[in-house]
Amino acid sequence: MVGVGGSGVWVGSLAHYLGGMRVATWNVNSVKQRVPRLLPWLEQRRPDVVCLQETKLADDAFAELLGEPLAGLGYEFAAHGEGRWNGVAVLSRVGLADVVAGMADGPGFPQPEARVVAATCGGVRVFSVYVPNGREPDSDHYRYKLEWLAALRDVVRESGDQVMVCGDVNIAPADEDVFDPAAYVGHTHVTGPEREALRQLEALGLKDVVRDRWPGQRVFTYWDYRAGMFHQDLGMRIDLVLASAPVAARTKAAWVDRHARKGTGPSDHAPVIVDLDTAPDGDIGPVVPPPSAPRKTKKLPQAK
DNA sequence: ATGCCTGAAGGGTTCAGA
Repeated sequence: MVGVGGSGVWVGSLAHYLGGMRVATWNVNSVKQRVPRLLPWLEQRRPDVVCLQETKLADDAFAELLGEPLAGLGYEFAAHGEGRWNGVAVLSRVGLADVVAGMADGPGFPQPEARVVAATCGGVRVFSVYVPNGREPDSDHYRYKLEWLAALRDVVRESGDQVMVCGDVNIAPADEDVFDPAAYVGHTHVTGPEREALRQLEALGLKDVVRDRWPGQRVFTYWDYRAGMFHQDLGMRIDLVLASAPVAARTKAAWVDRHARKGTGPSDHAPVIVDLDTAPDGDIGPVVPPPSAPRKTKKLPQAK
């Protein structure tokens, strides 16, 4: 479902918007529980596009809960949820076109689940993804995870050259992306087939913009709620922003918003934030005014 | 304890998460 916030004057006209924009992804672990954290965070960080995962809310309930506050902040949204588990969404204030929920040929468990929604925002085809957990290596759910990733790759392959795949991929791309590789031996998120499936997705030409920005650094996006894992920085990097080369080349900043993991009632994941510069001259499409421009034209008093 | 927290559904507990 698609909701319309703000005046909506940019809808459609921003299909080729290539100005600077801030894109974020956040597994909120229940958007209903996270409202007291999400709304202030939107006001503080002011992302132009937000990919949410684990909304755990049906679409009508999402609209009921967030429709008004999001409109007040200038966001349109596309929510794809199922009530109890899973659920993804895209929020945008730089246009929200050609929304597609789910994957037509994607696998289910056994039925299709709400794990991906795509929309074109500011000239970029944005995918908000929540990759299946996998539960145990070689389990049915693990095989479902690998099949789901292959289906995602097939969809992304057909999505043009301005692409971002953002979300909780439930895979630590390399050993440096977990606090203790030895602790994960025999567990999901680090196995060879999972990492290979992720590599196959990236082989379409997608760049892991946070790792590229912070090579060799300790960067995590998820910390277990238990045993003070966050405060000891014992986490994993499983929430990624993957961008096609023309988009990745515009990266001005890429970081994990650890502040959002602190304090009262946080998600167990932190948001990932990526700032894109204006597209270089000569790139596709007309460049229209940035989203910070007034949304409504106010009639000024005319001198007589 | 091997799920140490957190959330959802639904019911007085169980499943899921990574």
